[in-house]
Amino acid sequence: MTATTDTPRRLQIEEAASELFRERGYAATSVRDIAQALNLQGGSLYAHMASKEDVLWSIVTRAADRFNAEVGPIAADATSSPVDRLRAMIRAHVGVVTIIQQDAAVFLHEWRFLSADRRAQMSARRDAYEAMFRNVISEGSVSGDFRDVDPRLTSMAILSALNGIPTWYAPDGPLTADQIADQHADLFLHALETHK
Amino acid sequence: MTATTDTPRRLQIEEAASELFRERGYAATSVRDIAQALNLQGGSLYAHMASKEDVLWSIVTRAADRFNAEVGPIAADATSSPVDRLRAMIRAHVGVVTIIQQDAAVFLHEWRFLSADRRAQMSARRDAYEAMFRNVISEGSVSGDFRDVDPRLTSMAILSALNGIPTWYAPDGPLTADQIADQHADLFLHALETHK
DNA sequence: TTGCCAACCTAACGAGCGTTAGTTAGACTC
DNA sequence: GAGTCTAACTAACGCTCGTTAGGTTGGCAA
Repeated sequence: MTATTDTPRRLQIEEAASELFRERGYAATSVRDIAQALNLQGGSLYAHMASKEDVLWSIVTRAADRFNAEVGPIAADATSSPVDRLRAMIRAHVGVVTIIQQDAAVFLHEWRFLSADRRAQMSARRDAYEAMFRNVISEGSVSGDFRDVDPRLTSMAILSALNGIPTWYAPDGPLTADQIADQHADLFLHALETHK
Repeated sequence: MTATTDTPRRLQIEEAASELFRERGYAATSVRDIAQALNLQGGSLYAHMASKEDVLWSIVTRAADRFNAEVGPIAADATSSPVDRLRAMIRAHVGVVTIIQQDAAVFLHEWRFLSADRRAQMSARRDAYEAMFRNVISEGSVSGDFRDVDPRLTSMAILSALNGIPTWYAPDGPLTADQIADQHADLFLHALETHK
């Protein structure tokens, strides 16, 4: 009942849970389902976790950390233009949703099953993350690098499009992750291009 | 136990269920929760419905019907250009997600809790719906009205962006539904514009 | 060889689940 | 006023849920 994190067994549990949460949803996945995926009994999991929600929290924070680690530094780079920065941010975000597709899907869809305070923490992190996109668009609009658009609506449109990728992307599909990243970047940079 | 549909009480149940399914998710909403919202006992609902899943099915099919009714005729209008058609399709789709925001959100997020055969029916309908967007983009790419883009990726990007709207749209927010519709149409038509 | 400890097991807890059966109260019909 | 219909009720069904307690095992350290 020590609920240690970071042991190999704990990581196995998180991976199995992530897969099940993804395909059935958190609420519809039982602790016994997760255990069965590892050839264990339900109660045995509690040697490695404090609660079912704890496992969700691990998956969700790990995914959130990854997004911040990959996209954050790009957004903070004041030396590059809004165009270059947004392009790199989109590519990095697509990189994350394709590389950790499963965890990303859980992060995006199951975070609302966290307890109230953890949910609030995640909301705050999401807001801050979305603000990075909003700000680069805002900056580009002001500087004339982009068309004059509503930064909030536009950032939500971009992020919604990118966050939809895990639902249809297949690693063995016709498009590589890089192609998907590039085409999304192209699509939205064209959308924001000043013209004539 | 007749499970009649279309009575006023049944519609009340569906509306209460839609609200709860939206905010808690289908699996995390109990029949007793729905009943409580109507000041009834759990078992009483079974005079008006055959099962909990039945109510979800009603909500989901009604929403799907609405999307088809609004967007289908536009997509089928061969007399208008791909540009005009896609613009009208985007506007109509946004119209639906804002007008029946709650049902649309349930439709988009909870359809996977349907039974296997109903889920398959819905998958087929979704595929057909997405094909309408794919086809107009494909047609515009071939005719030269649009840039040369991947129709599948682009249609998924557009629909993901539009389907994200119910998660952030507030009827009393700074943007009206029409403004949101117009700006999304502008955004994606710029994205597809042939240039220079 | 002994003792320990992590990892697992079995068994059960109280609670809640979707659903059903039987009943009751009140309003219409003849 | 008797009979019927409707919409609700109460109570329970079998089952699953997350979680806990206590017991068993096997390998490592002393």
